[in-house]
Amino acid sequence: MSVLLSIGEFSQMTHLSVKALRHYDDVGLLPPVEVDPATGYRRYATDQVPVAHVIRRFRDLDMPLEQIRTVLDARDVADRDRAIVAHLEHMEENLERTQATVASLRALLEGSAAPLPVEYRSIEAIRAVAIRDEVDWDGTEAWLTSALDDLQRVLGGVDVRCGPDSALYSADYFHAHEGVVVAFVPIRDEIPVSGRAELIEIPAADFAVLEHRGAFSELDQAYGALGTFVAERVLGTDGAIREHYLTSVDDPDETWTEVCWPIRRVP
Amino acid sequence: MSVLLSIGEFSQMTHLSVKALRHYDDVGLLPPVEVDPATGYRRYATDQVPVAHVIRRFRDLDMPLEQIRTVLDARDVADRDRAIVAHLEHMEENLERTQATVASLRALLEGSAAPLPVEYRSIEAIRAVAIRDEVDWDGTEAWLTSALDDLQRVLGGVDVRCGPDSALYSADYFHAHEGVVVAFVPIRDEIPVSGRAELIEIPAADFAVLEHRGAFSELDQAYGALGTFVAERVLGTDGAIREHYLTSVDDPDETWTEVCWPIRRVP
DNA sequence: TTGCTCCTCACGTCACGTGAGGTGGC
DNA sequence: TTGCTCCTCACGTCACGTGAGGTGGC
Repeated sequence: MSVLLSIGEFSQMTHLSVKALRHYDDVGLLPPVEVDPATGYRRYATDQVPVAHVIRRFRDLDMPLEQIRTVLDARDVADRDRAIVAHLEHMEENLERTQATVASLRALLEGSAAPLPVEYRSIEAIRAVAIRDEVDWDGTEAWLTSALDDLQRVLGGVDVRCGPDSALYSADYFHAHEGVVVAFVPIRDEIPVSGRAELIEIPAADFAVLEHRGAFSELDQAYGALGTFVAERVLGTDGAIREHYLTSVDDPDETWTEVCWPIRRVP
Repeated sequence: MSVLLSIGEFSQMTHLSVKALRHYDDVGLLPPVEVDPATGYRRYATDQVPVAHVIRRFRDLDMPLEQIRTVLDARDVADRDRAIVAHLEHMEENLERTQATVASLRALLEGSAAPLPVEYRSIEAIRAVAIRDEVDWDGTEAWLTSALDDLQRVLGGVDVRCGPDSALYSADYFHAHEGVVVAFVPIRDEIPVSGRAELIEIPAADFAVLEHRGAFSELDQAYGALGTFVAERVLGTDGAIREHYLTSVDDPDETWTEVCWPIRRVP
């Protein structure tokens, strides 16, 4: 037995504003069980209250309305739960990132940054297995992980690798926060490729190089230092920026990134 | 010695998109040091890179541009640091709230909620010292704390209190997420008042009452249960919702909220 | 010289909030 | 009957993103 409620009563019981409730009706997220055809008055049922509570919590977590609807509409309960758990995990990652950002900001403002040591390097032309894609800024880390996994699978057990996991980033990728990225692994000999993977040749080039330890989101520090270094010495040139992802031999949990900024020529 | 950079170069060094940089120029948050009067080309200086890094981190924390500008413009470094620390503390509170919301959502979805025991209560007319204000939804907890503190100060050492810290919430407060809230403390005898405080008389009324333990943000559970209870029994009537804030005598850290939902008459 | 970078409008997006102006329900 | 609740537009907000259409720099 479910009793009918006016939008005002429903608002009090759910702690959602009347404007929000009308909006959720407009977009079909939480339509009232009944609308008076003459007056347009909305009538909600008491058993819609728990649904509204769930929506409110998802909104507190900034889940987009569209996604909330997908979650609520999932026919299969298992499907629904999977979607929810995925979002919760995503949120928890977000929490960690936020905490890291707070820490990073504190460090930045305390000005405790030591000047970073830039070095020059000439890199020979190399052959590589690669995966090339249009990548969105926020999806980069996930894309890169999956692409490098795929490449590792292509290599299989064959011992042809002759360099670390790497990637090339186009200028557009930085300017528009969406653009071509190429994940690659340098190889000694040609091997058969399949799926997304292809064989490419990367031309020789000179770089200013800086090693970065820490989170991806902190890489702007290295980029700022490198760009400044190169600009001050008028070494700038065109070409994609290259990153090498290195793992310590002693401790495989310790990883770092080498950022390689293309320059005219090593002075 | 600071070198000039094009917007594209600056974008790569700061990891801010070109569109974002133009926007930050438009709103005066991060204007380039130089704009070519003929072409409109923006030129940034290398020493603007660290500022951009700070802006990027604040944006990752969802600080509004206006507030970032205030922080960066603060003449006094102490002023600036105070503003930053305030925001960081705010963020850390947010983190905790988000974690609580995730937990709460999990509980809700697991449907582990036991039905909440509603009771009836007639409350006599009472005299009270009160503070009345238009309160915004998100500022409620802070406002309430400050108002109840003020009221405690008005009471001073005089032993006239005859009930717990309480508040009245208007319908508008729920419907529009902004409206009149009255914080009050019931008293036995009249006392002199000053400042925001006033003496009021609260008429007798009947209520459906439900006790809530836990966070403020979880109160919608109690409201949903009470509203449903009242609607099913057709007991609804007008009048502000009343909350009592109780503290355990044994453990002063343990607090809970009684939500009192006005009804016609105790059956 | 070519194409690449950069420019400025003008409009779109998302989740509501803000009035204006009006009608039904108790 | 009165005022209170509810209704529907239409537009605003915030921080950019999305083209369109065009010009300067190497």
